[in-house]
Amino acid sequence: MSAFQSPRGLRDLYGEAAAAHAWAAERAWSAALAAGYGRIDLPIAEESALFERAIGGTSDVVAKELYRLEPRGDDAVRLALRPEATAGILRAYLQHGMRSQPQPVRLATVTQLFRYDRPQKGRYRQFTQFDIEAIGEAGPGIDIEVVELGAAYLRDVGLADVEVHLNSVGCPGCRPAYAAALQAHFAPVADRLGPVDRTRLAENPMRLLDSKDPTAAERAASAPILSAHLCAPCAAHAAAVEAGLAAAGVRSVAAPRLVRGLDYYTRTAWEYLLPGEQGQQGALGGGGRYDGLAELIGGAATPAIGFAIGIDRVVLALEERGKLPSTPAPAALYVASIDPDAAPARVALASRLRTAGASARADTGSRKIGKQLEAAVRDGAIAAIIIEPDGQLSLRDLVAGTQADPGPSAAVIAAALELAKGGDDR
RNA sequence: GUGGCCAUCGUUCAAUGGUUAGGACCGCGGUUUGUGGAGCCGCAGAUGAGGGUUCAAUUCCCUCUGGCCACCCCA
Repeated sequence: MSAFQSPRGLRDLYGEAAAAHAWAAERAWSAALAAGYGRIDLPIAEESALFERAIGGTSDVVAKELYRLEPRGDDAVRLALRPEATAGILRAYLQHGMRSQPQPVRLATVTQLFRYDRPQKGRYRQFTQFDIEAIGEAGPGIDIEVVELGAAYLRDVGLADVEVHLNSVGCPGCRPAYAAALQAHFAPVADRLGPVDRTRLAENPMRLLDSKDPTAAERAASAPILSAHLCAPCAAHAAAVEAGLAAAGVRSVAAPRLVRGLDYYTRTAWEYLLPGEQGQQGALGGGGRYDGLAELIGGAATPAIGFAIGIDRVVLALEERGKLPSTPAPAALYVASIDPDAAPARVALASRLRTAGASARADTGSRKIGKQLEAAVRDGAIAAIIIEPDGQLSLRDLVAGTQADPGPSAAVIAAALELAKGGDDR
């Protein structure tokens, strides 16, 4: 064994896991592209201040989990590995003047993110998210589109029973009044709360709503509900989104106590949850509207909405349900030869087959023909092309176990290509 | 960041305070000279790292590293 192992929370993906992740990412890209979302590839690091400003300096993601890079040489600013994609996408939107494009601007990415967190199943320090953002439109129509897109993606990959938990977290206009109402509600039990919850009570009382502390949870059950405190425009927006989703065939569950962890959300907020799953594996993704974020990072006021879905968790959920798709390799040809030492000729012939459009590989060792054929079968090849001592070729169908008489190379290659082509349909 | 459980070949399981840590699967090779999946035979391959206790540690203790669970957070 090597003296090195992969660092904590950072893992290798290979074999079936790698194929499954690539497949889930592929489905994400095509879902996004089909809906008119353009691909955006962001740098892996941004100015730390972007995240600090956007996500909020007191959030765990920034306060504890940000990978800050050591400054070097002529770096004018401090950099950090991106812990999420939204801030970078909005930064790019502003930087490149995308407000001069037709609005909303629809952007999508599938990308690696980094958070210094304590690893667990379904929670890694490097993870992959499918992220979609629609920037520049304030009305509820785009909310419906974005929520539906995520649900449709999850249904497409085989997680049709995912629940959409939907809430509105209001706006800077109506949230303060609600926060005050919450503080009043929790005040009687304040001295029985833990230190963490007491801090929340003072600074961000909405977080108390999903506290696990028994006292807080019991009190939260009777807490005032945000939807009753929304201002008229927020209430109208929320109602329109809810009705629109129902009309679009997306079943959503009202989740009045749903509070998302990133501070920049306004109005529509939702999560994609797997019913029956405990812990973090059940949360496949979530999203929200963030109408104030553009201003927060120094741009013109720009409404926007987006979601992030964890590819790692999608794969995990499929794995646990035994629903990982098989990703069959294309029908391949395997080049063998009677002469154990004819590897160079085998490699050359395989190359010729590939040039002709087939999937082909050669046996590169110096082993007897029997071993070569055995390797071909384990390799999953559909047929073997055997180089005869006289230079002629034989085509052996490894599935049927039949073999034609040796013939001139051009004819046998043509037959092999035909066989491989048909093999894709088997 | 808090609490807890865990760590033996690539994988999955054994065993032990004292000779060469064992099996299965996988891999590689052989099975009498040019044809695959079975069988048989063989080969390779591990006690995560570092300390300590002991005549002797893979086994007991500590630290580190990594995994997992709950909390936290979130995807």
